[in-house]
Amino acid sequence: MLDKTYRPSEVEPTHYQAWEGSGAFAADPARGQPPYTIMMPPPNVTGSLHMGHALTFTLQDVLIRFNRMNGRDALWQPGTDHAGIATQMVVERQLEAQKLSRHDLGRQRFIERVWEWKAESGGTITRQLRRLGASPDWARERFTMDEGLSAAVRKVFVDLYKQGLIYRDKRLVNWDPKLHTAISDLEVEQREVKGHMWHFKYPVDGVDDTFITVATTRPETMLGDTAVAVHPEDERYTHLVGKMVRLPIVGRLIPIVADEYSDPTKGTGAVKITPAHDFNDFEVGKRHGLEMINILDRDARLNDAVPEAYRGLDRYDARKQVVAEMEALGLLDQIVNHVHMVPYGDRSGVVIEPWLTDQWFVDAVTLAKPAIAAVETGKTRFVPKHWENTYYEWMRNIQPWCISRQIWWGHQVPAWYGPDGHIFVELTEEAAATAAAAHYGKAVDLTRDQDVLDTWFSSALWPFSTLGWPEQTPDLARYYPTDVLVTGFDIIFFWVARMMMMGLHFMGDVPFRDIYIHALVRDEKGQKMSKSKGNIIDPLDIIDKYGCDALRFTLAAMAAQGRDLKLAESRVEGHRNFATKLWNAARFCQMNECHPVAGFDPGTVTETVNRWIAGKTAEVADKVAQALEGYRFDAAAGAAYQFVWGTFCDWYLEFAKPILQGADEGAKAETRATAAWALDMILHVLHPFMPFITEELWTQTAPRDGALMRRPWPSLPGLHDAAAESEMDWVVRVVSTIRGVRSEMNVPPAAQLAVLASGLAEERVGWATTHRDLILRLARLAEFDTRPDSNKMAEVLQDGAAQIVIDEATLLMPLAGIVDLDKERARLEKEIARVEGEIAKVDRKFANPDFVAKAAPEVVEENRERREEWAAAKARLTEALQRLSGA
RNA sequence: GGGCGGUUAGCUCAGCGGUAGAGCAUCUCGUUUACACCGAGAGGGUCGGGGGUUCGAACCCCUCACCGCCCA
Repeated sequence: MLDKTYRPSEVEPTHYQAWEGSGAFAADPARGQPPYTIMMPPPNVTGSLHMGHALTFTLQDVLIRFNRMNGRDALWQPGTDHAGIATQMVVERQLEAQKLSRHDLGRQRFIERVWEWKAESGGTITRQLRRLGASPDWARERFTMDEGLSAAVRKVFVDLYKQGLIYRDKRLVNWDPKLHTAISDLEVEQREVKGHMWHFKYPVDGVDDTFITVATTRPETMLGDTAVAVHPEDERYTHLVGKMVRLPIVGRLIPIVADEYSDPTKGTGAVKITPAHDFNDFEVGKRHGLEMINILDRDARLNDAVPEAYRGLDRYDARKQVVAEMEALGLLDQIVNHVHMVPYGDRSGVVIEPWLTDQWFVDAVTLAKPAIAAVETGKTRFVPKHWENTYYEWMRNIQPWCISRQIWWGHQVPAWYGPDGHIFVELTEEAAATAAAAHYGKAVDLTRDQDVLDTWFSSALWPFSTLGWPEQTPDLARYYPTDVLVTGFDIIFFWVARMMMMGLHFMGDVPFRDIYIHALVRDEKGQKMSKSKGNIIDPLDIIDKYGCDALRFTLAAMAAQGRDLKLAESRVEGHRNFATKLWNAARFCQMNECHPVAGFDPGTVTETVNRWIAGKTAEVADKVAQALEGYRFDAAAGAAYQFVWGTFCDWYLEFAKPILQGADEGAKAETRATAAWALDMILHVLHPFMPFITEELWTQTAPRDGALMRRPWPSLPGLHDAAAESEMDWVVRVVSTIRGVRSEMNVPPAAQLAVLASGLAEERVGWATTHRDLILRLARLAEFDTRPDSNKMAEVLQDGAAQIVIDEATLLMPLAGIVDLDKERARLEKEIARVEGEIAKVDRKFANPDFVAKAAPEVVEENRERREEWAAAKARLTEALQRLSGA
């Protein structure tokens, strides 16, 4: 016998271990089913499970489990990425605690330390994923620093280099002065900061008492100015263009140039140009052939290119000193408060400097073209579709991708330098040596490039590197392209776009057919969860408290397309209650000996209730499947919830009670078998969302051949039964209406009334007879007389009764001693008013001649029928009211 | 400044051209042997404002307002 309540924590680990241990998660190409593949976005190896993970992995697991049941060879490829900067920072912090830096260890020893860290702590997130019930093919787990994946990285780098799509260049990059590395545009966060705009007067050379005033938010950069720019059509300055300015403090002569970058409507219309420290100025500098003076070192301290008094100063100290000196010189015009955007490193949190260095770049412009076309032509489809705009926007304005990082943990760039700096890019050191020997005509010493590659460079290869590429493996042929990528919009740029570029370039096909973009999980007030706000809901706490299935079901039910999830704990609680409800329904079945019958065919049942539930069960299985195929997780979960609670528990099991407790052994046996079958089907349908409780009930309710998770998805054609449906709908309507009136008239729940039904259509007299027991039970009646004689009716009416109109019939509910005549009159009047409102609504349509002329005939017909029904109801209610007044 | 999304019951959200819905919360009633993590019932909405298209608009179009996100 099942326990009284479901206790998730006692069964979750057991089932998970059984599934994993039995190989139930593994893809199985040998079974010959069509593949269904999802590449798990590899979480950071430093990561731990947060609510965003819980959402994305729940949705992926729902899809994987559903498709696995639905006859596909499901491959969910798991793994983690090496998170270059983040991981290096973690290990450096550990070293710091021992008063060591990575430089004390040296590169090789440090990398060994990182691997040691990974062995100890790198499995956190994958352990947590197991608690979520995720069912990826763990045996295939990959790590971006694995040998195989590293080989893929080297191959891609070398090929792209030889194709001219990777190159080394001296350009301005985003320099992180704390981490001492370049980072990509995407790793820079623009933050709004309250700062100042300083207006400096630069004296025009050779013209006494003439100044040109420039405004800057970064005074210290003036030490690297090499021009002043004005707009070519700005008449205030045309006479000055071509003249020189004597740069204060420095004393350098710099030109005034005309360039459209300068906006005449902003500030003074003249801007200082510091090509080595500003992305826009860099472009201006290139257009005018300006000198690029780098004034900062790797720590963002001023270097030897500035006057001696400034050398070695931190950038902010230098700022103060520049402002003070300009003021002393009388060249500080004004200071204006100013709100502007300042770039911060997303990992280090310090202000990023545009800095001129040699770095490796990917020609993203070229690689983006086929990736744009693939979405335009529908080879890859965004769901919801509007996300393709975000993708296009970025792809069409894409910049060269800086892929080199000045850190140690990552894939070291496979480039070697000869004695004269000549670059040899090869798969191995030996190949580079060979190439160098051929180039120089003799063996030479080579030094390897010290940089490593951006982590996203390796993640971009994930859809094919994990399948064995560059080897042409059978897995690669079978599982690429994958079916769907499920991810959040925040990494469309970081990852999705780059996988598209790399997949198309190296595999000649898109990496995935669909890209399902889900929303963000927020707290119940709609705020982003963050440590600093302290509003984080930890999915593991929720799992402990309510069970994994409740969390999963909640996330799926709330995953409506295009809207963020505001997660309130009460929602999880509600779905925990749903799990308990299911549990108790199963318990009821068990107590009533509803055991699955071998070879049971729901198409052969004869009892109306059983034909009805068989049809409804088939319907919900289809509904859920269809919703999932359209990525409508909310609709799928909603349909299942509604069916299980609102149909199976609330009505079918109640309908079954009189039969199960009755004397008709044939009906009883059939109902037991049907109930057990319907419950089994429910377990199937719910399994992708609630894998644990369904598996537990599957094992506890009958001896089974194998795990529920490997069962086929229910395909139940031909069970829909319209006749049974209208019959049971009528019963529901009768019961609900009587209950409503009882409650409204304050009839004590214990009172068993004898209801008289007059005017019933012949067919419905039959229905009432068939379902007599359950109408009596559910409406709490002593009698439901379908052929009352008129004397009795008059008598009942005389003693006081409520009159209830249901379709063509009027029910008399005797309320002698209970009924309050005024109250019953008021009830009927209210009912009449409601019906009149409905009639008026339909009449308004018919009052418009165009409605009949132009609306679809079936709509007109439907309205006509509706009007007739309401009118008939009104007539019966009016009669009832007259009877009451006559009494 | 550009783009995208949102605005429906007290709260969280479905519905996206033809009779306004769910869950939670609220109120009333309930010791009916599956379930109080429950059951029965009830109240609660001029679907952000304005305009248009249409026989018909919560739904399509335009516009405005406010909120959120992304990119400059």
